[in-house]
Amino acid sequence: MSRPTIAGVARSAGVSVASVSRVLNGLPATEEMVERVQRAVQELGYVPDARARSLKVGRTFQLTLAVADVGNPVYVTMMRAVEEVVSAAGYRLVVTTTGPDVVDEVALVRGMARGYADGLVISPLRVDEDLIKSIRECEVPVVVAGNVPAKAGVDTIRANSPKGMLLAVEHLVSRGRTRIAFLNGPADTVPGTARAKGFADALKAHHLKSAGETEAMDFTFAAGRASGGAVLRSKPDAVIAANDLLAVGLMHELAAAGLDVPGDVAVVGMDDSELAEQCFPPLTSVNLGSAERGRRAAELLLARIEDSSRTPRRIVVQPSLSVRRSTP
Amino acid sequence: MSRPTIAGVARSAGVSVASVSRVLNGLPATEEMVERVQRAVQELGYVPDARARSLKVGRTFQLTLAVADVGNPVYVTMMRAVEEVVSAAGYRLVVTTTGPDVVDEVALVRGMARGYADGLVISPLRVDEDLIKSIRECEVPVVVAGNVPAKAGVDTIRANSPKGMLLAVEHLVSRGRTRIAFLNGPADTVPGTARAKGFADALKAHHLKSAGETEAMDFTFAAGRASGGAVLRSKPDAVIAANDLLAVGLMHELAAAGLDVPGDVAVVGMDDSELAEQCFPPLTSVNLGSAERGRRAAELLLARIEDSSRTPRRIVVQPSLSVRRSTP
DNA sequence: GTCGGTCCTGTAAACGATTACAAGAACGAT
DNA sequence: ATCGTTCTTGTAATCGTTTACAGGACCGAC
Repeated sequence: MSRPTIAGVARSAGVSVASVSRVLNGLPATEEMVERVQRAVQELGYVPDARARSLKVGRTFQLTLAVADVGNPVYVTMMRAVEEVVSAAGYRLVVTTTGPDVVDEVALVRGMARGYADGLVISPLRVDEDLIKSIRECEVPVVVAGNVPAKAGVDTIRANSPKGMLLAVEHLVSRGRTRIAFLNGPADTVPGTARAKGFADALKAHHLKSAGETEAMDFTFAAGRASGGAVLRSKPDAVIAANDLLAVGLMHELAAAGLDVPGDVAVVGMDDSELAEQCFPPLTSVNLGSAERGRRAAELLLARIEDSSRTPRRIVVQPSLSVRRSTP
Repeated sequence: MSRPTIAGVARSAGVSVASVSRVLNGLPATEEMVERVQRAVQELGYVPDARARSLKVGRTFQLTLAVADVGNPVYVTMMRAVEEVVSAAGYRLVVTTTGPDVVDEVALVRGMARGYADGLVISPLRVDEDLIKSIRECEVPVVVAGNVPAKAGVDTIRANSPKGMLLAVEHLVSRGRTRIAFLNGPADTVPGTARAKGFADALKAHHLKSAGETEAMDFTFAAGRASGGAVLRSKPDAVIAANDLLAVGLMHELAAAGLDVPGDVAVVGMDDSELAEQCFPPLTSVNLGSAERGRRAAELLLARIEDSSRTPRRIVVQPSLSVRRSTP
């Protein structure tokens, strides 16, 4: 006893398949027709087949979210926001991990041509010409959550890390700190380069010299710990980390070295993830709006699916600073 | 200029559509045939349509993972593990949030009949007869990550919380703590009931009396903080929390109350999430194997898709204790 | 030379829905 | 009574694949 099809419903209701389809899709029909079809549907437990429907209407009602690592808290926040918007709009969410390589990202974007989803939100860790080309040529709408050149002509949504850096530096300066160091993740990534530049500019704006810059192997807690020694070498009185995981990793090293946070060294993270609130001492962190970015990326994608001819938008989410006890 | 179809490729290669399909699926064909088809595919940039393929072969090469909240770290760990296994097997992962209500879970399971995915891993927060019935009747294979009765006749994979509780209590007792309190999440959830029972049994096994049990509103950090006062009322010298988020929330309250961890109060969490390592002091936590559960759930599902007649397995993942500095 | 068997390829029928089009019913206006 | 309009319903084509089946080529064996 396999699943009933629309033909079975039609037979059981004594009407045509077209009528069944129409009733199911809310097109005009007589009271009696609706009644008969619904009864047959009930009786047989009919559920329309998504595969057949997709083929015919050319849409799957699925959207893809591609991130480098589903475990990173900042992506988790984004994902949760995207999922919320997307499912409220009646779409399902396909989550894909691209890994850190740009070639995998390109393969993913190209693969969208298979039509298994109606759109893509991608947050690329690394960007090159190939990727931009593949995005521009992609068969389905793409929204980039991250930094790609305007000439790519694609909807983008990104954080304003320079501004965020400025907030962090301003805050530290206002608290009397002047020997500010920077703990970055890999500099060859999109956020890595953006934040390095932002840090340099922010210091310049305050006529300060950098108290040292360290490049961690990765944007992870473990990498943050591993870099602790290098960061401390220059005896900073404050450290800004490129994300919360690095900041927390560093704080563990500071504690191990017998240094007080914020007494001896103030620490500022970025992303304002839940970890910032949960760690100890709670971490002052630059909120780069990851939830908002996720939400708006999803909205942008839905809007473009509705109207593919609208001119590409480039949205920048403004940062704010969540001050907690890791700074004086 | 819309996407080329298999018919276009066939025309361009001067062969039949069947031959193109065969070459693409690696069925036997002459050298020359393969050559011609591949050239045409290259030339036109042909990519097969997943929707049409799904309809014909009756499989989508997608699997669904349903959890209550994609933001909860324990689900994130599971999801990452599931994603890894699933994508290695050539499947895509659809992630769905069910919310805390069992009716939504039932609706989800029923909805699988639409055939948009070939299988489902569900981790239900609450279980009732309806849910079990819907799972048993589901059109596609289902693996439950959680606790459902054996009579449901479905593949399950679950943690052994009683054993985990025993590990936690043993550890605390061996460190000389005897006034052990328990901070639970909502008791009407699957993990909530399991852990409450586990705690009671573990104490009994050590001939101890409970130093108080508190039920937090939710399995969250905020709920853990909010319950801090209630937990302390009975002056315990150790607290076991039903998950890491609750434990960390509690630790913040302890710090605010001027109590030292582990000096005054030892704290043990459950799940051994990354947060346990990252918080301060690092949290002793019962590893309930969420990554392994995710991995094995995915493997179980893939195996059942291969062979739908195999007898249902019920796998229990054994816990271990990660001792860190929140206990003496 | 004929017959079988083995390969390879092509034709056409699915898969299960949606939808353009046509046909029929009902109705009011003339 | 006839015609035209509107509204509802049914027939059949279609989406882009896969695959059962049949036809033809080729080969070796008798």
